[in-house]
Parts: sequence; C-alpha cells; structure tokens
Amino acid sequence: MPRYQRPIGTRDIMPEDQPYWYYVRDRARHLAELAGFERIDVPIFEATELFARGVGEGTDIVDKEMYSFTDRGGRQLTLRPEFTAGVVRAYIENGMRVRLQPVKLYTFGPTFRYDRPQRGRYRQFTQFNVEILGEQDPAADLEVMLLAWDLYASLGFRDLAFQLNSTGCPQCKPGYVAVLKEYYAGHEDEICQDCRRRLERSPLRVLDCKAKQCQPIIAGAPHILDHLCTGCAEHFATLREYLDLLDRSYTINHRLVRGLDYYTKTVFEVWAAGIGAQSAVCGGGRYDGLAELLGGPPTPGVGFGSGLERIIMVMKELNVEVPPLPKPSVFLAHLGPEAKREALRLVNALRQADVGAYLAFGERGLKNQLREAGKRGVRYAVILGEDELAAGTATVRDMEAGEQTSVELAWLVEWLKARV
RNA sequence: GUGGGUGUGGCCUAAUGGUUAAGGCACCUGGUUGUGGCCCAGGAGAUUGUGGGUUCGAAUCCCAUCACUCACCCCA
Repeated sequence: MPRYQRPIGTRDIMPEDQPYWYYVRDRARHLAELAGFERIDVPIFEATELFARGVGEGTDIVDKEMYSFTDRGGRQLTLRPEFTAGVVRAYIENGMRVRLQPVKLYTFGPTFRYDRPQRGRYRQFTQFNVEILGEQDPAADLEVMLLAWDLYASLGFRDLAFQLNSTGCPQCKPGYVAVLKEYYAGHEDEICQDCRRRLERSPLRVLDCKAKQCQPIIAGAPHILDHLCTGCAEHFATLREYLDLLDRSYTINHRLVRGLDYYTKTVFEVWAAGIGAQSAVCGGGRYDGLAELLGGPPTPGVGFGSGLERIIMVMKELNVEVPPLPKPSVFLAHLGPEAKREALRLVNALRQADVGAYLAFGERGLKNQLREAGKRGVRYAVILGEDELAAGTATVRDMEAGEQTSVELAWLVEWLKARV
C-alpha cells in the first residue's frame, strides 16, 4: 500500500480517460455557445452563508454534505456543493442586471459533497452548469432543457427520459402543502420515520420517499399540478406545448420535487441507466425567488447541472467511441554524440513547424530506440547515425510499412510535415 | 450517518492452517557490431492494507483499524 492515498471519494483521471473528458467538455461548450450561452467561472469556494441561504437550511446538502472550513482570517467558507448559488451571487455582485437580459451563462468545474461514495457518486465531482437569468418566459425553460437533451443526444445517449413536474410558487405552493399535510394526517401511523420528519421540515419530499410502506400513501397523494395557481399552471402548460412542438418526449412525474429549496415552477431531471443506483445525470429547474433571497433584485432564473462523471460512465456503458487525443507521429533516434546534437536541432525544428516529435533520451542502441518508437505508436522513426551525417541525410523508417527511405536533412522537416 | 462484500508485486489472478507466496499482462536485459512488432531465454518487482490475537506454524482463523466497493438516505 502506498503511503499516501487519494482522499475518500476522489479520483485520478488518468491519461487514457482524458479523451472522454475532452470530448464531453467540447460538446457541451459547443452546444452552449450555439445557443448563445457565455462562459463564466466562479470561485470553487464561497461564503458558507451563501449556500446555507441559497440552497436552504434543512436540505441534505446543507445539513450534512458541505465541505466547510474556517480560513486563517476566521471566515466561514465552503467548497461549492452546486453552482447556482455562486452564479446568482456573481450576477448580483457584478451588476449583471444592467446587461442585456436575459443573461445566459454556462460553466464547468469541480463540485463537492460530503456523501458516502458509491458507483456514480463521488465527493469531488464535476458539473456542467447552465443558467438563464432575467427571463420568465417558459421558452427559457425550454432552451435549458433542449441544451441538456441535445448534449446527451450528441454524446450517443439513447432513450432519453425527461422527468418533469412543477413545484408551484409562493402563491400556490403553501396551499398544496396544506392539502398534502391534511392527506398525510390520515395516514400518520402508516408512513416511515423519515417521512414523519419530512412533513415538518420539507413536506414535498415525502413524495419521493422510497420506503415500501410509504408507496401506497404516495400513490394516493394529491398532485401538485392540480393545485397550481393560474400563473404556474399556464407556465407549465406552455412549456409542455413547446416540448411537444419540438418533439421532446417527457414523463410527468408527480413525485419529482428535487432536493433544493429554491425551485419554483419547473423542475426536471434526466434519467439514464448505467450509473449504479442513482438515476439522474442531470437535474434542474426554475428558481424565480433565489436572487431576491440572496439580496439582489428580483430576477427569475432557470438552469440545470449535469454530472460529467455520470455522463462518461453512461458513455462507456454504451460503448460510445470518442476521438483520440493528438500525439506525435515522429520519433527521433540517434547514434553517437554528433547525431544526438543533430537530433536535438531537428526535434526543435519539427515542433516549431508544428510537427509533433519524440526525442530518444540517453545514449542507447538503435534496437532499443526503435522498440520505444514502436511502443509510442509513431508512424515515422527518423534515424540519425554516422552514415547519415556523413551524407547529410536521415533515414526515415515507416513503422507501419516497415520501409525506409533516405531524406536530405535540409528537406526533412518539410518532408515529414507533408506526411503527418 | 447506517448496512453488506472485498483487500496478495504497477494491473489481473493462484495458493486443503504446513518448505523459499505461484502464474499471466505490463516493465527491464539479452538472442554479437546500426533496425521495432512475433518468438525464445533471463531479470527486477510482495515484510499478502495496517495493528493485535489464536496456533508449533497464518495470505488462510478471530478482533480492531484503514481503504475500496455495493446498497440505504439523498443527489450530479
């Protein structure tokens, strides 16, 4: 056992996995920019208070999953458990309300939750995050959902399953909560311990309880969609109409309530197989009250976060191929001190000409150097020895064909550039 | 935070409680002087996660601990 190990729930992303990461980030970036989203980067840590308020006391994230610490100046800070609170903070702090509205932002980065790790869940994970701030049009909800959809589709996901619900707004949510509580009052002794607690702290969460005994109760529970105010009902109906218009199928999920406090109206998740017991690769929704809650001007917002580790896990499950990362296709072998000097000059000239090249280190036999060239997977091995130097040439070996040709040193860079 | 499973060279795997912990992949060297891959030969690499205990004797049994893993809660 090595003396030092990764902290629990963290991972090393090895070179052989990097092609997935490059590809996914590139696709996400491309699609976001196509839709007019601009990149923003916010700090990895923020004031603890921001998340406590923004995400909400009483949520699991705030109650037991935050990586919090006190810095040397006595400030209470927390590694971000999600992006939205920080992005909204940046919107307010940088006075982005004076910009052309809405402001459409995307970002990537590590995110932290102190959870017990399992398949598809890590303490440090990576999110792709998208937000539209300053727009209440259901078309904004649609845009955000389309981006998620198109990203997964372009990454090779099949049978996309969108789960959709509305959680109402401060106008209608309390009324529904009252109805729900009343309904549950009649089943007090049939539900699980956790749900009894949930009824007090965050009543909507009883709806996604997984305990067996609670299932029949949930099945008979009133639907929030039947209790939305006119505004929320219209918003939801319009969003559905738009989704239908664009042929994006979704499932109305009355039990989808999401774990964070700030959601209003639209909530959605994207489910996928292959990520262990978790099902969501993406979760998001509308949060019209969040900016105000954080001390900013009233600003409607909608967005989502998507976990890249889970995306990549699904891609591997589906055997999605990703393009390989570029690497040199030339290897410079040399025999003798004079040849090594020439190799040094050449490797530099090649790279200046934008031709990737490996240099053989040390002083070794040709056999040894060619073996390395083979293992590095290059197309051409350039051999510089006494004979070549005397003739002012290099021997270029095509490693695939096994054929060699003599090329004048003066032309070598050009010769290789034309072929790689 | 709760529960189950698992820890043997870099990776994968073997070893009825009984010699010096075995093999494969990968790695290194060589198979004559300047030619890779295939093949052959050889080499290096492990105080069996750690710490205790039982035993004449422990990779193997027991306890603890750490880690990994799967699941619950919840989420990405």
